[in-house]
Amino acid sequence: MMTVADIVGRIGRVARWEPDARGRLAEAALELYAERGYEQTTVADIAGRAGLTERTFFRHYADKREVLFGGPMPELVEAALREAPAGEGALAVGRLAMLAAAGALPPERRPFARKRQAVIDATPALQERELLKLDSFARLIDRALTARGEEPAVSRIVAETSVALFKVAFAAWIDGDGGNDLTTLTEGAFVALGRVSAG
Amino acid sequence: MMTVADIVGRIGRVARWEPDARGRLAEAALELYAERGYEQTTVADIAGRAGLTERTFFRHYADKREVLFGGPMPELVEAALREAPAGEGALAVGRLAMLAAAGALPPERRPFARKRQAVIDATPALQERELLKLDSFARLIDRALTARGEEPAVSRIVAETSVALFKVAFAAWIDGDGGNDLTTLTEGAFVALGRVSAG
DNA sequence: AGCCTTGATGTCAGCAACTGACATCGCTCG
DNA sequence: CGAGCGATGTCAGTTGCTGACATCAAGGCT
Repeated sequence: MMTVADIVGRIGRVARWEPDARGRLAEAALELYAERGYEQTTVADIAGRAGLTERTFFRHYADKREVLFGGPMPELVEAALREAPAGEGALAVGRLAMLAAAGALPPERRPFARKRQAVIDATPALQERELLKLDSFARLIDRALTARGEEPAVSRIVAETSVALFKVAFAAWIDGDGGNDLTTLTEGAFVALGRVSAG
Repeated sequence: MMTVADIVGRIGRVARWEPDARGRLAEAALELYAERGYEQTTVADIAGRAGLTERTFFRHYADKREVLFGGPMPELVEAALREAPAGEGALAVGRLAMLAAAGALPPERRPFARKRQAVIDATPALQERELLKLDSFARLIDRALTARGEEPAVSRIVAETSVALFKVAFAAWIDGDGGNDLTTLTEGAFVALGRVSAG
């Protein structure tokens, strides 16, 4: 195969490999998972469509699930927690963290997110991974709040609750008509918590 | 091998197989996971310690993780949701469901639960499965609340929040000194939510 | 210019999780 | 007493995933 040279050749600068192997793998994986289902897709299939080998897939992603979870959300959450103003209360900090997460998914990413979510919703193995990622946000929030001097009990409740609300907002964003962006829905979930826990 | 006949022989009634293969597998698995770690344990190891073969393991449990999650909690949650009094508010129903879950773990099971949790906490693959099980509770609550006529938005928030609070209570039960039972801690988490979301 | 290190990739062998197909054989029921 | 059932065993095969080693263009060093 000389596809690399073929394609890049006419541009002038010859790169040794086609660029963005990671991205190509992620794209190929989502397509294949959507076309034939996660279990009916083999890692070799994905690598093949991306013009790579199975071994290379595992150099970029730890396993067959991880390829759908490569986004920048964790970094955004960490940054928000790092930069949260000192005066804020615990729940407000959790809210800021989740709003930062929501920032990773602007309206234009909704088509992609919906396709991806359809695959995840059809695949328990992928749901597990998604839940673990979300849970890791709770751990980040918990750690940050404890570091801020919050009581451990408050820390944990706020951390878990914040993520729970983000999950609700995200589901509403995916299921809705696109009229509200994820940030707005996330704020709404935090507001609604007050009503629910009061009523 | 004639161990079955050997052991059971002296009792009189000869059963064809040693009883409770499922339970033996679960026990063997927890022991081995605790001794050498989840990844260092092979399914053949587990089956061997239980006096069975690998193939039989997979007839009792769908995969290597599931063997730690065979408890009756889902049934208890379903029953609680089925029998929740008609007058109760949404959050109260979620609370009842989680209290039912707590009922599966009386104080005398705490040593077992702690050992099991230590294994889970050391193993991301098992954390994923645990989170999926908990998430399934949220889905049960959501469905029950919607069937009761709650608004979908309220339903989802209450479902996710209830499970979030149970997670907090469970962690406190495992980490604490055993002075409070899980039911009490679960009630406490629901009470604390009011304080946190107000303050 | 010529060499050398580097880094992304390829190749290959191997283990372990899981599955389908078929065999075994006490027990139970008619 | 024979037939069928059901839990288990045996075996072969696919696939996820890993370690060890090879390749080879790019970029820096002399």
